[in-house]
Amino acid sequence: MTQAIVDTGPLIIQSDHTFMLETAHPRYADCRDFLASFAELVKSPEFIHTYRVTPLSMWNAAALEMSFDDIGKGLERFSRYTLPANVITDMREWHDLYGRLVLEKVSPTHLRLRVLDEVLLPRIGQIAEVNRFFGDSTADGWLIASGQRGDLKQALIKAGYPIKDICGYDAGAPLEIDLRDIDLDGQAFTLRDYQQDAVDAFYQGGRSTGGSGIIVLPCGSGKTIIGIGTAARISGHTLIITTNNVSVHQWRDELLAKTDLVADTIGEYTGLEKTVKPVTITTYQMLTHRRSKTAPMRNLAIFNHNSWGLIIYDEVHLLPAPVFRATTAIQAKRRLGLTATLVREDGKEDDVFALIGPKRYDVPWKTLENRGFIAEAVCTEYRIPLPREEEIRYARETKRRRYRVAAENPLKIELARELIDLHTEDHILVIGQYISQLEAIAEVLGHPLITGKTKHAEREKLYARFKSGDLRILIVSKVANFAVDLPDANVMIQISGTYGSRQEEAQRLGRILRPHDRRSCFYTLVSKGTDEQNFALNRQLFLVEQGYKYHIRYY
DNA sequence: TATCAGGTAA
DNA sequence: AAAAATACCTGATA
Repeated sequence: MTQAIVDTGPLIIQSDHTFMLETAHPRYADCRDFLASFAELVKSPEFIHTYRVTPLSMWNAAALEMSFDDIGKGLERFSRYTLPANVITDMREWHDLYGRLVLEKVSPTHLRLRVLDEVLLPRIGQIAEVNRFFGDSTADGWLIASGQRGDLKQALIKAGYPIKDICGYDAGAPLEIDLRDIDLDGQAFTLRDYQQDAVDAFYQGGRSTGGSGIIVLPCGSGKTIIGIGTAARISGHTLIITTNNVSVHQWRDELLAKTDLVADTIGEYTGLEKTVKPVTITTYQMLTHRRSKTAPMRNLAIFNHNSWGLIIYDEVHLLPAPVFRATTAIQAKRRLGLTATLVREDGKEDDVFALIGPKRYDVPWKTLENRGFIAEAVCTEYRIPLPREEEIRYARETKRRRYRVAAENPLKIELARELIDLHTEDHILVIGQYISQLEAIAEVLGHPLITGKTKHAEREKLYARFKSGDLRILIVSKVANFAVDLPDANVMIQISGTYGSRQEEAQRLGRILRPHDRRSCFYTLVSKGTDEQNFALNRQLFLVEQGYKYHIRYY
């Protein structure tokens, strides 16, 4: 089939639902921002970026009330050729599917699944994994026992059908929470406009479906504040689940600083202290902990311990499987997921969609950068040749072990030294994946190293010196991925990372994005022509999607 | 009572 | 597919 050239737009739409975007095109940036709202970047070599639309990406767009007309018009505007009819048809079908299946409440014990499409109705009725939840038939659907709300949604999404859930939520036990105008440090405090918008978008949602879903915002843009704002808006008992104990304390401190809650209403439920209060903060590990492989996870009972009006899932992309399972049973509670990147390398995005909810709000990183809320950053990928000896080892190793050989390229130490010398005034973090490699770097370059083994007292000492400027260079292991108390830096040198993790790359860049007067620099060091280079490409996808450009240099 | 090492889990 | 980090619990030490 030949296609007529319509104009010289930057986008080529292919019939397999992938899009190719020409990066040198003058309208590249506009088109990239347009695609970000409903497509996923899958490849980003220098000149042509490849995107993919999936049912899930279209449902998230539909849940954000993005109309298909706008998407279709945008595609026409950017497309080089006439649009392939099958792609547009599929996209429209996926988009329109969201909202065709509606779950509503009919009584305290029963819900009704309505299928607003005569063709779809019998098809849904025939899916065995789904129809086992069906009770009596109604004119356009079935009755469902209230307790099956989560299981049904999860089963349907696995079968390829998203439900729009308008059953509403338990109010939960009330608790007056008011935001302070002046925080505990005496600083004026109000929500920034986008934070307020996020709270509103979550609370109201699209018409009647609000009250559960995900808010996607970069690190450092105030996700905790949005959580607190939401808790204040709902003013009910609140359970907050986060990743580690330091983060538990940070949530508590922020709640005390920014709301009128007193210490006595806030409880921590961790290994150190187990109190359940109207506002309770706990960790994923606490919830999933068990004494032995076969013992039950007793702490999951906390979901029903209080009459929660809101449950906040911090860093929702890390939510473990058992917490998903527990979440199916509490679909009547308001649920807020917070994350910087919706992507999970384990592919459980559909469970997040079904059980926590669709995306309710996001802001592109570059928008926040332009408005000065996060720092400007220049990203550079250095490609370094493998020395002869390592080259041979690399060639000999099995596929799975050669990554490490490439990652531990000894020349990286030399380049790191040169980069450090380049930044005489900056606060620099050198981050890597392998302890032995980091120990070698610390030894050769003579800077302190923090790993998981470093005692907390020692860490805090080093953090304090780094913060005061007494110490300018710190070498860190994966501890820095989630160390909430790590002070701000403006230069990061990434020696190695966890394979292709987009999440990790975003998290690490986020480390140097606190606003400051000088520009931030992010360097990522990879061995040229190895698997590491391919993994690096995958790591960068999310940030490229967000408008970051990686400059390539050769060493 | 507090702290630390060692084992286990995911 | 493998390495590292974390947090839980228990029991010993001071």
